Amino acid sequence: MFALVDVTSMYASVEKIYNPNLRNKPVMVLSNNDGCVVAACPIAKRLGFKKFVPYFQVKEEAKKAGVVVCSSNYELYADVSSKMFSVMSQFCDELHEYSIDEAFMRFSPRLHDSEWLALGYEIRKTIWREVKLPVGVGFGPTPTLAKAANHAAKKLDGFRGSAVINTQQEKQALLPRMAVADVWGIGGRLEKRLMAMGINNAYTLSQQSPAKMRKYFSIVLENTVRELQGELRMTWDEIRPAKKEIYSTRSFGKRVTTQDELRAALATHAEIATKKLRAQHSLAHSATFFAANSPHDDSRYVKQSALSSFAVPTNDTRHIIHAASDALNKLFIPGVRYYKVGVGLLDICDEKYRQDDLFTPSTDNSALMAVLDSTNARYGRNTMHFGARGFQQNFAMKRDFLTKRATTRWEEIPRIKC
DNA sequence: TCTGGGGTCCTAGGACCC
DNA sequence: TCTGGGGTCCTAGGACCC
Repeated sequence: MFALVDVTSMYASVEKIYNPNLRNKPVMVLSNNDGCVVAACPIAKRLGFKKFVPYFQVKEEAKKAGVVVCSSNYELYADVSSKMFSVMSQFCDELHEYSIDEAFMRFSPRLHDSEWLALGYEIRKTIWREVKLPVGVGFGPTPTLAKAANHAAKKLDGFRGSAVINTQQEKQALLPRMAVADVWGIGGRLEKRLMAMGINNAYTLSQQSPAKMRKYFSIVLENTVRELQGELRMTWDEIRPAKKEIYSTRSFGKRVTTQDELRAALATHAEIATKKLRAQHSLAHSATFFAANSPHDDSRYVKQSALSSFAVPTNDTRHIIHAASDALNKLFIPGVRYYKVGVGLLDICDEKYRQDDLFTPSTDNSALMAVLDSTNARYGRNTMHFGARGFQQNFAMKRDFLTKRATTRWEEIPRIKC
């Protein structure tokens, strides 16, 4: 049996943990640079505020409605998230963290559906007691059904946070009440095409012939249909396979116009992406670097990119930073007001295929990179970093409504007056 | 003052090669 | 009258997720 646990409006809920004054107020959290709304608590949602809308478009409305607006406080969310995952792992055989606010659990015992349901309430209660986060729990014999049950647990009347979709009766009772776009893997475009074929809820989708879905759409949709029918298509390892591409990109807090700033930003992204690459024990054969101005600015949209290939695949940050430096000449155009840059590591393979170049001295720097990673893990992110990144970052993201980093900064730990 | 997220996978089609 | 293929690499952009 699988379960999917996720947090109700995670970012907004975390803000309410450390600022009790917010608990009965509508709260919204913004993305990087205070660009878009990325979380709205249930109270804000009821007032009509939605996710992924540019903030400046709803700014006035939010002010009028008394919505409290916060910038993203990632340090805090990541810390609370890891606490929650450690609580969750006590309940299951295996846990796969799927994103900052949700995880799949795998169970080997065979229980009755009523017992699963009760376990769901137990998990909810425990997470509330230990971390003060509201979660929904959904159980199913496949990850796609667990995800659907989670949707039912949170959205359908009468469930209050826990649901099971296992038997035929449960499928018949719950799937017809779920829109086809709410199925995991069905986005806006597929929804349109499916609706045109008369497939307008999760149950009708589950009744389709897998072969037909493969013929008209793709193997991805075929697997979704089979999983809705209860056939396991995604092995446990496939829920989170090694990534084939790793990107680090960010928009600047303000426009950037100098080559030095661009270089420093690229080096920063090279560090972040390469660290992720090492964390999944992989090497990259090539890397892409890009820089662009804003498509929303008046000037012509400019996006430059440069690809570097490595004779020997690497996860050495220095190799990526060197390549970034070479790419800079192609990326930088004087006069362009850069809005966004990024680094992508491509053509990724497992590090067990590491092979030295026959004609140059050993390129295995894994010991050096291990020291870098373990130092930063022990003494904090960025304790040790590359000079190419510069020592003064003028392009830090805009976070005008940042709350206190209550669990990760000594000077911002909450004080209780007696 | 000015404002529009970040990440991954997949594929069509252009450019280039012989 | 009818006539030029097949392969690889790269990029841009679509689609999906949170």
